[in-house]
Amino acid sequence: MAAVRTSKPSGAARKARRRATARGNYHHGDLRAALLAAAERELAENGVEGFTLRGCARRAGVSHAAPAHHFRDVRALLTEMATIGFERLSESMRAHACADPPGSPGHIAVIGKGYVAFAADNPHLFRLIFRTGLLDADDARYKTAGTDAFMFPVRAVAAIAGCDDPMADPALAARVIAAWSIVHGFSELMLAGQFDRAAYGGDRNTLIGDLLPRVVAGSLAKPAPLRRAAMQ
Amino acid sequence: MAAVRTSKPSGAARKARRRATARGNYHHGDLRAALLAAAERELAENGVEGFTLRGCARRAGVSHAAPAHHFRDVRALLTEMATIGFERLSESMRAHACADPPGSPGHIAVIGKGYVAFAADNPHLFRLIFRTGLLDADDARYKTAGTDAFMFPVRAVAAIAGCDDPMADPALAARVIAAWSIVHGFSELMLAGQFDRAAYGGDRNTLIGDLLPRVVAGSLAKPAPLRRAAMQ
DNA sequence: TGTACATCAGTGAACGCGCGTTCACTGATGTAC
DNA sequence: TGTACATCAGTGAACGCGCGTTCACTGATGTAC
Repeated sequence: MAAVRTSKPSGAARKARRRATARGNYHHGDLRAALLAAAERELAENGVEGFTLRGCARRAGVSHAAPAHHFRDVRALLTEMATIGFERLSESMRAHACADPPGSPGHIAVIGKGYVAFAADNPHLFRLIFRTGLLDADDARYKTAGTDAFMFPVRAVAAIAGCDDPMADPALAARVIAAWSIVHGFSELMLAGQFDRAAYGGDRNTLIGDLLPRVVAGSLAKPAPLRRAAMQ
Repeated sequence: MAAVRTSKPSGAARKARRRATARGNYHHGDLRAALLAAAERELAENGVEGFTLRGCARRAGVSHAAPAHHFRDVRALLTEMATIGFERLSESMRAHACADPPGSPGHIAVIGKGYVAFAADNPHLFRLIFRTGLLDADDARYKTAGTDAFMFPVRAVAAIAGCDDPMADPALAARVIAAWSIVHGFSELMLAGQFDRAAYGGDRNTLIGDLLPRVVAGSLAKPAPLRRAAMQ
């Protein structure tokens, strides 16, 4: 898991940190970034249930009153974490997208793999993103990060369908929503341990890679009844 | 929203309640059922974040120590609620399933509609079901209720494919998982308010009804590139 | 280069809160005789 | 039918906990002159 990036890892802050370390550390130097990194560990280890501001401060090695200088309240810190989560989700999709060029049927599948991979690697962060009840859902940066992530399936469908704005076309919009739904649902059910019960031993990449292109670009012909023999 | 059913709404309990009401109410008469009903209101109004045992006791009109006689701890109460949630999810799928006979391609779609309808009508209860971190995930009744719900898509695919155990066939199992994923993901994203951002104005029944049969029973031919003109 | 001073970013004590759980208790109920 | 008694299902006080937040403070930093 990569370290949390600060929004502005300024050179000045790094310089201050070096000074602080050299001279003793009454002033931390870059506590904001340290708190975000601590919050990520807190989230990964305790889940969102056990997430506390005091715990983050402890992990960062400062008094529990210190975070108030950097985050208005615990909600603001969680919203920042969720924003970072959305950004990382986008990064994961972008990184996987290279495997298959836009416009090819496989493109949507590799984006989906990037989505599921992020969820698998960052379970608590992934779930936090969608816990809007705990966040400042109207925060501008959070909203932007969410929309940026949503644009991945939108652009993929646009490239396949050869149009600019798939969301303007009800049938194409349904494909976008369906693609998002299937990877999201798969991720959530996986994290909730539901596939243990389901005794589903299949490889997630096979499922996403095989079925997702069909959901997005599959034939519009009326589906024929499916017989077992036809599957093999 | 239907009232929470007790596991054993015995006649004796109802009789005791009547007596208690008539004579004063030191003894409640059927506090277990009343606590479950209170827990449902607590959940619906406060969400799982704001759910407390004391709050349930207040809603039921008893002291906060009273629930201990009926539920070992708050986890046990939540697990009971989640079990009831799974049972209601099954009921919703069963109720919708009548609209289209098993084996027909539309059968899986109406089951999916039942799934999404339950989530839309019971948002907090729906989300609780999958918050395994808050529950006794090994509780026998909880596990049974979950497996019962899972059997709905399994049976639907079995009927369409004409085999007994689709989960034994990797390709069919993938269809089951995909069907579950798409309705689950759609439900979660809907409840998280993500479709506001997506500006998706489409009707959920259209999406599920049109695409879900395709996911489950759609052609296995290599999907052709999708052009906008082809969609209309 | 030194110095005075404003500002910044920490500290630690304290506040009030509501929680889950425990405990001794007591009133109500049910039953054996 | 009456009575003694065990059991059940409540009460209310109390405990300890950790939380978020506030506050006056202070040490460190940066800058104007």
